[in-house]
Amino acid sequence: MNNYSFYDQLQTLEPKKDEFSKEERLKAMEKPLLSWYKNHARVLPWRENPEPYRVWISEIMLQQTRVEAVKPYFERFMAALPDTAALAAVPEDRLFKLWEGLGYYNRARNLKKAAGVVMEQYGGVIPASWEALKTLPGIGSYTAGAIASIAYGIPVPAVDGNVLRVISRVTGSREDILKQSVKKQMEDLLLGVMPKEGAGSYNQALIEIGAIVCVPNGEPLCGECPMASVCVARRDCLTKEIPVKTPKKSRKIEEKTILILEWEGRTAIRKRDSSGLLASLYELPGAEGWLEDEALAQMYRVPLAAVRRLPEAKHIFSHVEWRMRGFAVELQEKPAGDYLWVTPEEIRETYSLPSAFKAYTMMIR
DNA sequence: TATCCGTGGCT
DNA sequence: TAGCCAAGGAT
Repeated sequence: MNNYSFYDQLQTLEPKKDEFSKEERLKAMEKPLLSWYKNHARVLPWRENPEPYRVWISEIMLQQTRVEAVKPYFERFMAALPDTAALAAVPEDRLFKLWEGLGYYNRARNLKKAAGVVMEQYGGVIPASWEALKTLPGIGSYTAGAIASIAYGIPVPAVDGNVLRVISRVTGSREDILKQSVKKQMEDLLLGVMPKEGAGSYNQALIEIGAIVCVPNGEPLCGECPMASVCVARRDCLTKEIPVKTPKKSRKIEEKTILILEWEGRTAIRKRDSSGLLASLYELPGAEGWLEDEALAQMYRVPLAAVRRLPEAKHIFSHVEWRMRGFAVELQEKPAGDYLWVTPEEIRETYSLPSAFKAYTMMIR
């Protein structure tokens, strides 16, 4: 006769309770991780010579942006503005031109602000402390940790999306990694276990393995992972479930009319508002909603034949989607309004028009 | 805590 | 195609 109840048997079928603490798992994977990084680290422009200014610029550019996209911008930026003094002194429009197409333009604005603070309050030397870095505009917890550890060897964590994913999987954490509280816990955890020497390599190794092996989209390459033997997600087949992320809010759709106003061989652009979406960048004039050619002809006092319909275009931001209809208008008189009348060459070389308008800016002649 | 802030590549 | 996502920070 069987002395075990059904529930006792069920107990034995449940996954074995984790016998290691998170700290123990992280300590166990440290050496294999560092060894892997030594052999697999990508050669990247900002790694060749990790001086503070270069690390700072690269880390800001890399925020929410792919390595391949950053590379050409980084080289051009360093050539144009080789040090903090040059950055602090650059005119805003020139700075935006260097940043054009990278997105999140507040990063560029904050970069210049922070450079001013470094010049005035730190004698031009980027501070070698996590706390001081964290106070600079555009530098948050992650970036302060990255600069402090990579440029100065200070043993502080640099927890980004990669690290959140990697550590969640290794430790089997089902916490929502989009919550700030979870990120803070992760930082505390890593601060306690990370090595005091070689903090820069340790942080970059975690990031690198997240980018190359423990990838977010599709199956992670566990067969190539030096941490596979200690990874809970790997052991329990949870790589699809971990990391947990709350679903994002759906995008708002906005209808817009975009205009190419032509007058005496030039085209009108104007500066956008200094706050909100694409703040302080230049744009083609236009209007909310979809206008008709008759309305435009009337508005600009031209015959209907002077209004040409352009193809429709769509641009998707993270939280808004523009559905655009475009018209070219051959003007007969100069309209009132705060316009700059420019040539294609000037747009190319001087004024920063974000990618959202690309479908129409490329039609300017 | 939730929302805003770009862009382009991948699936 | 449409959705997902990236070396986040500010408010």
